[in-house]
Amino acid sequence: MVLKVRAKAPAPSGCPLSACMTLLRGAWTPEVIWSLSSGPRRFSEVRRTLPAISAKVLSARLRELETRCVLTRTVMQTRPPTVEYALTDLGQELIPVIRAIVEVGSSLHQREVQALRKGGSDARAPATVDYEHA
Amino acid sequence: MVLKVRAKAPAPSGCPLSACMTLLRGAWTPEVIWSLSSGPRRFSEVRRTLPAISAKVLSARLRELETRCVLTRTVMQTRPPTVEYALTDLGQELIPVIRAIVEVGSSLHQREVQALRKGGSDARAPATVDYEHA
DNA sequence: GTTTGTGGTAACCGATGGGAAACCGCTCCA
DNA sequence: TGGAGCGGTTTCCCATCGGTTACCACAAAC
Repeated sequence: MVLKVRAKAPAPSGCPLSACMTLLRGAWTPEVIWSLSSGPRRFSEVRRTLPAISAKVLSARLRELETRCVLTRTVMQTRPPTVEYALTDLGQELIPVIRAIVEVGSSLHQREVQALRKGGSDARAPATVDYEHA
Repeated sequence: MVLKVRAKAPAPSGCPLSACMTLLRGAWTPEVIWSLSSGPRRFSEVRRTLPAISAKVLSARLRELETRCVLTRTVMQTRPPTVEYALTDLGQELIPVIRAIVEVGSSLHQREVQALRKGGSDARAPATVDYEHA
C-alpha cells in the first residue's frame, strides 16, 4: 500500500487571498465574527443572535477561530463559570471585510426589489451572449 | 418513507451577510473573480493564472457565477470558437470585498514574518485565558 | 498524421461538512 | 426533588464538494 501523492496543493499558500479565506471558511463563520464585532459575548448570547446555528457548529467555529487567533476564549471565575469570547486584533481586522460583504449583500437585496418591481419574470435570465462577433 | 422536514433554514435569507456569502462560496470562487477583475479573460487564461484549479471546478465556478449574475459568458465567433468571461456590475461590486480580503491576508503574512523573527516557537500558543476574575 | 490548443463534460470516489439528537456535570431556584 | 440554564461533547448519518481521469469535436501547426 502506497500513499497517494497529492498532485495539487490544497491551497496556493503564498496567496494572501486564500490565506484570509481560510479564516472565513465554514458555515456561519462570518456571522459569528459579526456577532462578536459589537463586543465580547458568551456562548449562549452568540447562539441567541444566530438562532439557526446548531450548538455543535457554533462550538466548532469558536474553537477554530480561537486556534487561528481570531478570537480569545476567557473562562470567568463565576458560579456557574461563564465563558466569554472576544475578537483579537486580527479579528478586528476582519470587520472591514465583513462590512464590505454586508454592503454588497444589501445592494443585492435592493437589486432584487427593483427586479421585482420591473416585472421580475425575466430577472433571472441567463447572462450568456451567444455568437458575438469578434 | 416520509421526507425529512428541514427543521432549520439553510440560510437566514433575510441576512445580507449570507446573501453575499453565497456569491463567494465554494473553492476558488474569490480567486476566479479576482482573476477577472483586471479585465475579461478566456477559460484557459483564467486557468493559467490559477494553475492549481482543475478544469471541472473552474467550469463549475464560472457556471455558478454566471447564473448568479456575477459574470457574463460570451461565445466569440472565431475559429476555433473562444469564450470570454467578464465581470458584470454586480461582479465589480465584489472587487472591494476581495481587495479587503487580500489586505487582511497580506497583514496576516506580515504577522507570521514578525512572529518568526521574534522566536516563533510560541507564535502558535493557544489564546485561551483561564480563570480570569470577574 | 500527430500533436497542440480550444472549451469543456462525465463518471468515479474519498474526504469533509454540517444537521439532529442524545448526553454531560454543575448550580441555582422554586 | 426536579427543572432550567450554562457550555459544551459525542455519535450518527447523509449530502456535498472537489480532485482525478478519461473523453469529446474541431482546426491549425509541425
